[in-house]
Amino acid sequence: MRSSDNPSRKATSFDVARQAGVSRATVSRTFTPNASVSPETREKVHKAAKELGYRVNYLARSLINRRSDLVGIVVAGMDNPFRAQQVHEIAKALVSRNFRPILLPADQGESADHVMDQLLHYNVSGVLVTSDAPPTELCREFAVHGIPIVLINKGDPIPLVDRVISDNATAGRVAAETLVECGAKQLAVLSASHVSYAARHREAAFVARGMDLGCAPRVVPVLINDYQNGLAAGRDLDGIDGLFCINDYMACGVIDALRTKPQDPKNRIRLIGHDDIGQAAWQAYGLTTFRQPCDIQASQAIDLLISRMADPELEERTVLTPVTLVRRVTA
Amino acid sequence: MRSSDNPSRKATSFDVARQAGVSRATVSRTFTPNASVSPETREKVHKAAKELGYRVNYLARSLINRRSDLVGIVVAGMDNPFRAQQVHEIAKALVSRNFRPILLPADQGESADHVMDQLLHYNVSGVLVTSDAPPTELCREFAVHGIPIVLINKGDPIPLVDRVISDNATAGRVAAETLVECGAKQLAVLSASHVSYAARHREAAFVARGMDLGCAPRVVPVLINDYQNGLAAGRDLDGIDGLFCINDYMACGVIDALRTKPQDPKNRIRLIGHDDIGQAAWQAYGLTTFRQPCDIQASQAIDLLISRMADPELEERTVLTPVTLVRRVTA
DNA sequence: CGCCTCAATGTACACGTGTACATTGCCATG
DNA sequence: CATGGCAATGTACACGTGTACATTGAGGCG
Repeated sequence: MRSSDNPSRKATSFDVARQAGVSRATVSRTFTPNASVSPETREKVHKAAKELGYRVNYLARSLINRRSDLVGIVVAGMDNPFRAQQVHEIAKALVSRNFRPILLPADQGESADHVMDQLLHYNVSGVLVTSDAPPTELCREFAVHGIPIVLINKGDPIPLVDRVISDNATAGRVAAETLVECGAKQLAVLSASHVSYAARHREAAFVARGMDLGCAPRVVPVLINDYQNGLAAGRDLDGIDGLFCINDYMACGVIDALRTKPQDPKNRIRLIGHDDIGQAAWQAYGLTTFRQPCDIQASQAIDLLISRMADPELEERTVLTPVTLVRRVTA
Repeated sequence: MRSSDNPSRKATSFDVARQAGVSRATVSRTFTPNASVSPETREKVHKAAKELGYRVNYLARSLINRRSDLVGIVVAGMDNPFRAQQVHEIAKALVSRNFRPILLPADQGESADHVMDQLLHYNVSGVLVTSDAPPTELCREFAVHGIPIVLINKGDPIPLVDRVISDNATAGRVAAETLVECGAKQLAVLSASHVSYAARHREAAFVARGMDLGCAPRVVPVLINDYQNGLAAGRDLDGIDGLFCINDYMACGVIDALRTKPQDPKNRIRLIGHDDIGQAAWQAYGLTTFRQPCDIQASQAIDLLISRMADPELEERTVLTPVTLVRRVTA
């Protein structure tokens, strides 16, 4: 009389076994792929399970399986529409592969340590990080426990930590080339490179290629890569006719600033962003930008997770995802 | 020799007990509030735990505690910036109260049943729903298991299901009044009322108040409340000088459509949106709109969850959260 | 000193599940 | 018919934890 017939308690495999007239092990086997159960008993068990509203308790299962199929998503800066889309795609991809995403917002700037620590209590099967990269120390602790971490477009190499990174070098290079093709001569790049790995690399590639082409770009630093900083920077911009914004979120601010500024029509500023957020395609912006394939990145990240779950000792890997230039009206 | 000294396995309370020279029960008590442990043993246990990198396994604990502190978030339409913000606020609020949000994207239109079914396997402590309301059938199944569901701004009353809803009636009423105050005479409301509970109620209140004021509003139906539909509808708009958009996401589309349209300057369209998404404050839009306090809604929703966890038999409740009109340039 | 109280700790069971091992019975093959 | 193989099922243990109950010992009080 372990599980009583108290209807408010969830039915257990014990209850189903009794109802179906089989042993508990057989019930368990019925819900385990590739287990040996005769068709008619399987039928009986399914019927009993349905009647009792039984569901396998994955948390109990995780104890013996040693895998919870929970995967942490650590994210900061969800006000950036690109981040929101990224989270959405990652969550969808995880669910479609039978993982459950457990969402951990890390306030921007603030360290994600405390939040990631919680994940260790939940026996997560892995962690996807799109906020700032966690400190090496913490990463090693995860590695010791055999919990894979994948960084998405963040951070320099860390031992045993895989990364999916966008092709920032190509983006920076093509941005410079495209702006020059459009006739720009005075290049600049807008980026908060100290807070973002991606920004650093896009900026560097842009500057390098710009110099190759004979137009040494000016680097305009900002505090954060957001709309407000784009707006403010856009107002101060001067003597520039080709601008690369490290992301679209900021580029929208720049466009809004330029809109209210007296423009020299024969010398308007060409503008290129990055991410292809929804707003870039809005009629008010028509922003030329680089599309990052969020869905593919998510999918790749999960592939990395899975393969490292199988073999935690793997050398760390880096997957490069391509960017494609989407030309609209700003360049 | 249950837990061997295999370093790749996580340390268990057993290991900590051995290291600290106490029983396993004492270790458990050390990590349980209000349990009786002498200060010096507590110290010993903490030391041993730190050395071994021990963390309580919440999943194992949930078996005996009957509460996992996992809370499901079911959400659809994350492309709408308001939804993204909502998810962010909910996740933050949950984490700050020591719950873990498990994010379940429900593809818009598609039923969330399958996705919510998964939650039953994870013994969630509750579910927050911001997508379409789940069918009564499914809700009752959750109720039977004592799992609280809270709907946020969605759905008509369901037995035993609490709701947090925005003051849609006031929004609709004040929208009509404000537009008329601004001098509008030909009112209209843009809304996909068949897919959204909130839209239905805002629309109804707007129409009712408009008629009171002697300007019977025209109802312009759309398929979905998104940017694209706003854009398309905005192009066809005619003979209108005061428009209430059921949400900002759509209103941005309308503004973009109007921007490229030949405007009659002495009779421009006054426009009011709803949600106060980030873009509403962008310079390109300056949208007058109603602010929904996401953070308060999230907090209230969790309060409802907690109180119903304590007493699942409670009569269903509805919490109304206020809206405040934010006046910018469109009205 | 004898007795009672109470804080501190250990023992043992429960939570719901997967699976190694043993057992059963059927069927084919010699 | 005897035997071996194999599918199907049951038994028993393990996963990591919380806690009721029993036990111990120290201290207060008559």
